[in-house]
Amino acid sequence: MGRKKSYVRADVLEAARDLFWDKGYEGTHLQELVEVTGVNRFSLYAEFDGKEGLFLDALRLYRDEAEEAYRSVLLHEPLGLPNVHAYFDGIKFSSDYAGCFMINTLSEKHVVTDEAFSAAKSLSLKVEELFLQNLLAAQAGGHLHDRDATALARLLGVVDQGLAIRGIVSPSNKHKAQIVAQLSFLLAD
Amino acid sequence: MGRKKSYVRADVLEAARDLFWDKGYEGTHLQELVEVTGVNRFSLYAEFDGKEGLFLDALRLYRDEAEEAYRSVLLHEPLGLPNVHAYFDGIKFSSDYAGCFMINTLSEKHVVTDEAFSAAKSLSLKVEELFLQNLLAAQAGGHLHDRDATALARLLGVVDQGLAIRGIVSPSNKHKAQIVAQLSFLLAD
DNA sequence: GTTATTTCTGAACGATAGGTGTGTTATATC
DNA sequence: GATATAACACACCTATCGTTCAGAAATAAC
Repeated sequence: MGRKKSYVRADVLEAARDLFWDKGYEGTHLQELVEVTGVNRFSLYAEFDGKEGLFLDALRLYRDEAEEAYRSVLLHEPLGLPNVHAYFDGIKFSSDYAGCFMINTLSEKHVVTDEAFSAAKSLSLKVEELFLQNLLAAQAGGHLHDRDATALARLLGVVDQGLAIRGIVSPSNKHKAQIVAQLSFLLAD
Repeated sequence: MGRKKSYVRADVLEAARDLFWDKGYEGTHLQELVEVTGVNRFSLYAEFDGKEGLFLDALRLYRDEAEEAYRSVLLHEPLGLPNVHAYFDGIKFSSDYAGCFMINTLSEKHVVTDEAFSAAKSLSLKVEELFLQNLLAAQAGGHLHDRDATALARLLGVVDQGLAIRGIVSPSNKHKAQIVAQLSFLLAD
């Protein structure tokens, strides 16, 4: 019994995520969240736990979706270098690309809660691990002989994060293609 | 004639830069700037042009100093691959590393003024250009045969930016050393 | 010392921040 | 339809935001 909610929690979270993604935690004001989500301040407070809680939930939504996107490419069987190339080839910048929400949050380290910062960190580490699995599979297949797979996986993670930054500066998919093409020299046997 | 200023402009700018660097534009409040610089609100307004002007000046200070640091390594004669390796080998993370102020500002794209965003962008492009000069010199010396030097320079810029992000997540200089060691495979002939 | 000029101090400005209380409206159960 | 319950709308709270003003303090020229 009681009145029905006039919003769908998942939709609200998506809208909030997009706004936080664009403007960051401090740069996003509750009034804007009300306008974007169509949900009143009070209801936002009741459903989530204020601005902090909403931010954290939005961040986790992004993280979970992003992680799933990474997994769908980087856990494709059989594991190996083609997965790595497929991942980097698959990156696409839109003209209004706002960077990676996780990275934006890492930049706001001293502004967001520790919980939010940790959530943002976790994706970075997960991605490195996914790269590593493919590199180890490649080595098992006779490639990348005597290479430090862990360090290489971390470098790939670094490149991934760097691409997200460069996409803000210049969301050129042509440049991106030329850049990731250079990775074949890094991953040659 | 008139009263003397009780502060040194350059010192104020340094303190402001450090705070903005840590907290970002929106995350930094005027009251904190007053406390950190030791200069009253009114004087901050008279000397700079409000929060926006102070941010822009602090950003340009960082950019100019950073650019000089890049140039001192990457324009070392003779140009070539050793400069590139020297640059990446020379990166050091402190335990409280707050990332690169320029990158943090790029992440705040939709929060800062266009002028500030442009200033942040300019460093990225300059760094790519410096890498390129060294790669072209290497090619002139018979290295990196038939490689796309422009794309490779951009990749090195991407790695540089990615390292700055990774430094926030894990300011481990040991990891960093292992990661940049992998670059020798990318820059092999 | 007097005066003109500049900076500094501290308070106050209006606006808006995030957060909350109150009463109204809608729904589910009986 | 009556009633209990949950979510709604809207106004209001205090705190603080960036900004500014009026007067005190300090300095340089005369």
